[in-house]
Amino acid sequence: MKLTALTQSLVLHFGEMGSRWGLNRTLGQMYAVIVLTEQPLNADQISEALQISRSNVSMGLKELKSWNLIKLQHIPGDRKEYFTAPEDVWEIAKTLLVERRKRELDPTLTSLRDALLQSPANDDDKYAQQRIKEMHDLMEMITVWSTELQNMSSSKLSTLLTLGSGLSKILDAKDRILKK
Amino acid sequence: MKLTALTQSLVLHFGEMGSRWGLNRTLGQMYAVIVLTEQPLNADQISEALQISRSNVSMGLKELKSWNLIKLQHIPGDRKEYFTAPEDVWEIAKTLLVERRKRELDPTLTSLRDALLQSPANDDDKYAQQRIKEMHDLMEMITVWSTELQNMSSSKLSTLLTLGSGLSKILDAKDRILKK
DNA sequence: TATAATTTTCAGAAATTACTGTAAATTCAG
DNA sequence: CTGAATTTACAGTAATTTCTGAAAATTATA
Repeated sequence: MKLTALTQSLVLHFGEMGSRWGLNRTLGQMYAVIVLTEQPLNADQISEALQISRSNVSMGLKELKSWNLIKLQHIPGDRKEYFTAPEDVWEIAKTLLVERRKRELDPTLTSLRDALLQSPANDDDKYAQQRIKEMHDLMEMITVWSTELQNMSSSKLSTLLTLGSGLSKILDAKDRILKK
Repeated sequence: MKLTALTQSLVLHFGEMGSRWGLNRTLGQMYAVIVLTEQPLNADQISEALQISRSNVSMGLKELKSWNLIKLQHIPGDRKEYFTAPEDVWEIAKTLLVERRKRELDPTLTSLRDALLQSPANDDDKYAQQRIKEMHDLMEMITVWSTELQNMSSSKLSTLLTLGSGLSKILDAKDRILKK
């Protein structure tokens, strides 16, 4: 499979960004080509399009599956496995949010919780635990919030995001609203 | 400087998480020790506490500065440079949000914008541009939103985050509120 | 301005992470 | 059940990233 210049340039960009996104170069490139191609793709096509080994594609697909970023499809009469990305970009964004929370927040939350259960050995520890408590509470709030977003429909999410500067006003009015 | 068992264990954890957070192990450890220690720390103390070379600390501090995560302090009568983290964890969280946006979103937004300006060579390109447009619009919304958060006080942020399931209700009522 | 203290830079070394080819495992049609 | 097609695992290699020590640059004091 040959990529058009347009796709090619974005594939390269996603590759460069890959590592910043907690993936890696190949994973970024693979996802770009899957997202930007209308047809479902199989491993050989991806391997050819990105000029990487078949086995590398296999590992990458495994990883993308573990992120829930791709969907497996079977094409009648073909034994190969084909993959697509969700059609709705909001779906993709929500998945990324959830998966990153799992990887970036959850383990730390556990670790902070453990630290709070220790009895402080001295004043330094007391100070540390104070800060740990603050971090813990903040992260817990973010976790609850992200679960909330996760369960929100794309249209509602879109409303929320487009609120812009209306947000502050709404917050000021919130008590009044919630009483009803 | 010797770390207590409590601090030590969290330093190790932050080290492990470092790379997931777009930093790296050393940066994570350095930030943990700075955040958890009440007193401002100088490079030698950090170097000793984490058992890493003085030059590595220097590079790490440079990076943390570029992230706006630490504040330089001078102690009267001491020529060394001392560093602390912001006292308010919300401040830290906001900074992380902003800096990650700069690194993870902004470059891609530019790249997507460029891609939209190209004229599509064929139907595949047309499809690709459609998806690119969706990604672009989504990322732009997230950008605006994050700017909004950035300018919000900690207390308002806290209100927003603790809303929990009240969020949906509020969104339903938003039109009514914003009219006033 | 000279010198001592401190920080920064940077080339090479060490450690980590990613990639490939081969071989093993799995799946499926007949 | 057999064997061809396909996917996966994994050891070794390649590439990248991180870390160190030494030297250069900067800063502050006398």
